[in-house]
Amino acid sequence: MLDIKFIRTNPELVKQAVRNRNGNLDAEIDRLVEIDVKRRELTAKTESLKAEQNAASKKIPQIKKEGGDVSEIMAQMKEISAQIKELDAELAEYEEQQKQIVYMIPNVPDESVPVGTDDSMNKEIRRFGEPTKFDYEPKAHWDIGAGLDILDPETAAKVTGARFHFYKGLGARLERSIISFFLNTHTENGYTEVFPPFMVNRASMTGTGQLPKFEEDAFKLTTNDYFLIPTAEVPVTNMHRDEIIDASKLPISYCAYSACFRAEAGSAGRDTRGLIRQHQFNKVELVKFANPENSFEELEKLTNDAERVLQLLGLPYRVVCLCSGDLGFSSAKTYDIEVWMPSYNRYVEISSCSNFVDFQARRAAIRFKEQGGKAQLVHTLNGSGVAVGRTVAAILENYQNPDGSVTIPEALRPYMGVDKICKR
RNA sequence: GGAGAAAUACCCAAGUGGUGAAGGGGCUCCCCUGCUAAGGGAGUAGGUCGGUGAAAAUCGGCGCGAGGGUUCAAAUCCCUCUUUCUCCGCCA
Repeated sequence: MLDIKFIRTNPELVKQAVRNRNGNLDAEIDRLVEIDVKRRELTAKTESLKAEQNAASKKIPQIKKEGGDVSEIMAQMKEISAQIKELDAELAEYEEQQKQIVYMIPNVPDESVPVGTDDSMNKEIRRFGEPTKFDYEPKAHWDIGAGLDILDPETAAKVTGARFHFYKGLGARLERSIISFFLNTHTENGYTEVFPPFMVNRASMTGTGQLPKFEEDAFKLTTNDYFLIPTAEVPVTNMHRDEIIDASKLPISYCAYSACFRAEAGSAGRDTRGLIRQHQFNKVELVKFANPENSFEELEKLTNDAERVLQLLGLPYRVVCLCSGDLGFSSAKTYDIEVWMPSYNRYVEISSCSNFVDFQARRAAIRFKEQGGKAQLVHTLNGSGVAVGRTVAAILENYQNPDGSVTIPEALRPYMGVDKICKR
């Protein structure tokens, strides 16, 4: 969330930022500023009454000790106590209203983010490799997977439902190999591997910004107030919730494998075939906690670290800087890494690397402190390093052979133990 | 899932209704002392919200696991929840 002090001193800037994201919260922001004034008035009133009450609480035992009569002052205090109760209730209501509006306001895009309405206005930053060329008609990964008997959505549909997959044989092994390859690469590159819980509580979902606005996108347990994680970002970022980190420890870099669960509400009919859009998929996530001084440099590094695994796999990709209208709710700046997907005949998102600046840190109360200094909010960053299912899809399609087999990229052969997946 | 116990600061820990939340360890600074050890003194509740102020400051609210309640007044009494520990049950 944004700082209420920032909003009240820059309401027009915040309104414009929301408009640049194709939203409009002008009325809400005006109301927020009004509520904030009332809230502070009321706070001053109730606090001065409480100060009076505290003073009396010190006097009463003193008077009693001296044998004086306290019945009059107690009667007065009873009245003040009732007033405080009333004002506190009113104050709580304003605070609740304020919170509701503040939680609806997205992050302010960084100045370097291009203003634009949709993904057509994203800015391409760089490319690696060239789109793969075929001298025959290449197949889509779902057809390759079916042909090799390594991907089986039909059985998953019977066992569970739509948007789930069974991987079989070398397909399952490929998925597992990629996870290990990603984690090993990032670990060698200075990230600390963590294996998080796949369910989190409401406070964690709120801390990283999935709640309260996007509750319908998540799978919620009926037995607990727990949610299946949509990404490892949620448990890993919340590791340091309500903590003050020693400044010398920054930046903290984690990599984490997790299954990810998404309801995909509102995307019915899109990407219904193959591995691109599933309710459950695997992902290796990179998470950083950085000093605000250099968080944007850390974003560049994190993006490069995510790109590295695609380079080692020899998959063609490009990096785009998302425009304001395409930016995620909590993000100040995002680079998407898009891998070449022959069946789509275009680049498809395989990683999203974001700097949230202090937006998540404020919600989750993640701070750091220099020796003798004041506690300040950290900047949080994360990026996929990278999505595993989409990597399988990209490998199957980009490394396919005319006979229906798929060559295993060099980097994965030690994990796979074979250099090709052939029809059995 | 059942029964019991606990949660106070960086750590240990006292405090069962009333004026400033003891004490110790550690840490920081100072004194003393050939060095070290020992000793003496001071500081050590961070943080957060609000008021005044250009600022430095300064005043106040909150804070004893979390949230409610009782009371003029709650670390202390009551209720709900969370976590940890011990025992029992179940279990990969």
